[in-house]
Amino acid sequence: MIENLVIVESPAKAKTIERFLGEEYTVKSSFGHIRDLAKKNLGIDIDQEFTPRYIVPADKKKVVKELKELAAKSGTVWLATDEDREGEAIAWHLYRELDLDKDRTRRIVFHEITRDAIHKALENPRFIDEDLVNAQQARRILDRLVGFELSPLLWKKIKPSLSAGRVQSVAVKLIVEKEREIQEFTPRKYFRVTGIFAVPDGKGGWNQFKAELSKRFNTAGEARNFLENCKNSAFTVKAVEMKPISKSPAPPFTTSTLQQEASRKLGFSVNQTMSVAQRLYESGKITYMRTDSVNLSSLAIGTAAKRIREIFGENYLKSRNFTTRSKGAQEAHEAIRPAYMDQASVEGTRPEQRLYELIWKRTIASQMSEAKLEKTTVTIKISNAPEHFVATGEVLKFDGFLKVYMESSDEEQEEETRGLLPEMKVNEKVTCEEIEAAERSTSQPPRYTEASLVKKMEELGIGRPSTYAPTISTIQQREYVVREDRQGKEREMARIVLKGDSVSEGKVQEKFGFEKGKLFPTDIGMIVNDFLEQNFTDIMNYNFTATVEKEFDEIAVGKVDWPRMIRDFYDPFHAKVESTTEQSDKSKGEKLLGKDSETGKPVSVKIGRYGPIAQIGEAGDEEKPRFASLRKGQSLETITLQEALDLFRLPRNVGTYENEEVVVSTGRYGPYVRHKSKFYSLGKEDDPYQIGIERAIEIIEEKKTREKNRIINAFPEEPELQVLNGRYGPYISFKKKNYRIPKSKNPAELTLEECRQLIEKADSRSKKGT
DNA sequence: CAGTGAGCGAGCTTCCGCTTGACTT
Repeated sequence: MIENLVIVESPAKAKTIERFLGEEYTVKSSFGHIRDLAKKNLGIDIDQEFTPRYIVPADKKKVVKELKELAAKSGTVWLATDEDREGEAIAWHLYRELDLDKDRTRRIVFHEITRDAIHKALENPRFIDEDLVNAQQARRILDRLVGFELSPLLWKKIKPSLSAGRVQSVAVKLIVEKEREIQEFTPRKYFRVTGIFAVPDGKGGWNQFKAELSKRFNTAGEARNFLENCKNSAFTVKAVEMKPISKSPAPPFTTSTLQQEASRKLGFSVNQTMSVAQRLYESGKITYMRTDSVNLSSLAIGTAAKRIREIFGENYLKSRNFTTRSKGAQEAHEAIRPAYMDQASVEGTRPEQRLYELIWKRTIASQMSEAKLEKTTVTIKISNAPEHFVATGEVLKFDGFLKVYMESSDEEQEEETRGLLPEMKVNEKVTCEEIEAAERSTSQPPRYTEASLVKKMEELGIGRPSTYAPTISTIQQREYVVREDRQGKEREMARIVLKGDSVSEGKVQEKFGFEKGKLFPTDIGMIVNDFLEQNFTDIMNYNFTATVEKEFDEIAVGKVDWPRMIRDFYDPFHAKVESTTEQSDKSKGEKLLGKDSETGKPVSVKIGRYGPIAQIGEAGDEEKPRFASLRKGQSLETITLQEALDLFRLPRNVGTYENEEVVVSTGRYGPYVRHKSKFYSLGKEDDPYQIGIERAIEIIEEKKTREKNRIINAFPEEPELQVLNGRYGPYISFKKKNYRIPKSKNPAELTLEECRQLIEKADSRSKKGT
């Protein structure tokens, strides 16, 4: 017999709460949702008012069985899941699935995991809010209908195994639209003029400072004219303006801002951030990491204040509580913060330590005073020109929170950090040492990184803290989007300089366009996007989620009947799915590029069975059409006729070696050399269109030596067992399976008996696991 | 691992949100 059974969602949370409660309480966790819609036949009876058919998924059977047994012998069951739509639904599913008795069941909620909050919650129980549950059911059913009707449509019209959904399809759309914006972008060149000036320092020397011209010039001619005018000009201070500025700290972390800052400051992927945070959470070092709240418990604010006083003094303290402004926030938890504010660092792996420190600094900084700066702006008049120079200086008067934490930004900083300006008075003469007009180019819009995509999705209210990372994985798994680096290119920029009495012109090499870890749409991504946009405009609208969320809110307060809402959505949606199934053609992104000058046949590109291909000729022709796969980095949208024709220059016969032909071509796994019916992959730096016989032979010979070194040891009495050298070091290969060799053993000296023992040990281990 | 892209058909794929392991290379 158990007096009280408390059920929460997370086992780590259960452990913490158990510590706060007496022996008469048993705390268990449900591990999230315990039931879901069946996968067969949508899991919804469309004709019966959309009645959902819920089942317990295989991996949840065990938890449900255990909880059910415990509940049966408990006096009171406390459903303490999160206070949001999903949490309410979990409580309701538990109530139903565990066959709980209404009189012995209580629903409680708390936003922070402190002894006080939990006891207060226990004193104020309520019952399950059916309206809120209905809002969740409507959300779940709508997502299922959209996903399970659109995806099969894509299988028919584009390619099997594709997927579409309220969240993922819009995430892909953001990336596709950004790419097209970049394609249409034409850079504009301009000249930015900066000058180096000086004023006497009063001790016989000079104080230098930099200033920028108020105007930018469009052409080299205008810039040159301006510099010529400056030659005999006098420069005087026209105005000196001083303005105090204060900067406030950013709020503590939510899932989204943690992902962004960990990406910018630590170079973590969104997935990496979440798994490191998960480990910190499980070991009790931070609060829950999937949250949209910037709220801190009063306990946390109190201990942070104490800590700030101790380290920095009273001056640096300013306690604040932040309010959340992001769309659709449900605020079931606190912000992400250290569990113990007085611990500035923790033990653990290097990534764990770094992420923890980031969280500690951000949280502490959020409770510190503003930074005070003084900004000085000096305007300099030019006697022979109507424009003027502007110099700005910033002096930090009080560092405040900057002592601990400085938020990063996605935009690249062009300005060098501005320092102090020398003292100047109005009408004072300044000496011009040098003026430079440097050619610049407007830059294209930046592509999304994983983290900046999450930021955008949060702004649009699309997705939840628990789904940002999985969604980004999904759209990459479906190959709608790839994460890639792009090498920078070089360009020549003009530079015109006035120094002394002479104006000189030169060129400067400049690197641009380097991108790391950016998201690019694939051809399939664009085709699927265009297909959905054309036929399901409303679902693809950035406001779709926001609009349905409003309706879910109405359901949650009992103003709207959920089957009614779903019916209003479903009928026109389903009709559109049906009509699109019948009417629209297969969408393969086919595009005619022009004619092949040799044969006069049409050259086109499209998505083939194995990816994007170029094609010469047509299917009905007497002669079968010729096909060639597009290369990495090429896309249906941007490939030119010439680039497409070049693809047909492969395979190339580059010469002979050991009396056999050497052929270079490209296949399913990239470019290769073929010799004596064996294949040799080309290196990254080799161009299959350029490569000659010498390099081809080199590649062949390199691989042969590697092969020779591959076999470390073999046993005549057991031909299926070999000790080999692989990509990850030496290993044992036996019956197509690979086995590790412990570091303590020398692979070359392993006996057959030792190998057999290692294999047996590994096999018995893996059996135990399954 | 590697030159594919005809056409048919069986059987499979798929959503979003809540949560942790269990897998190895």
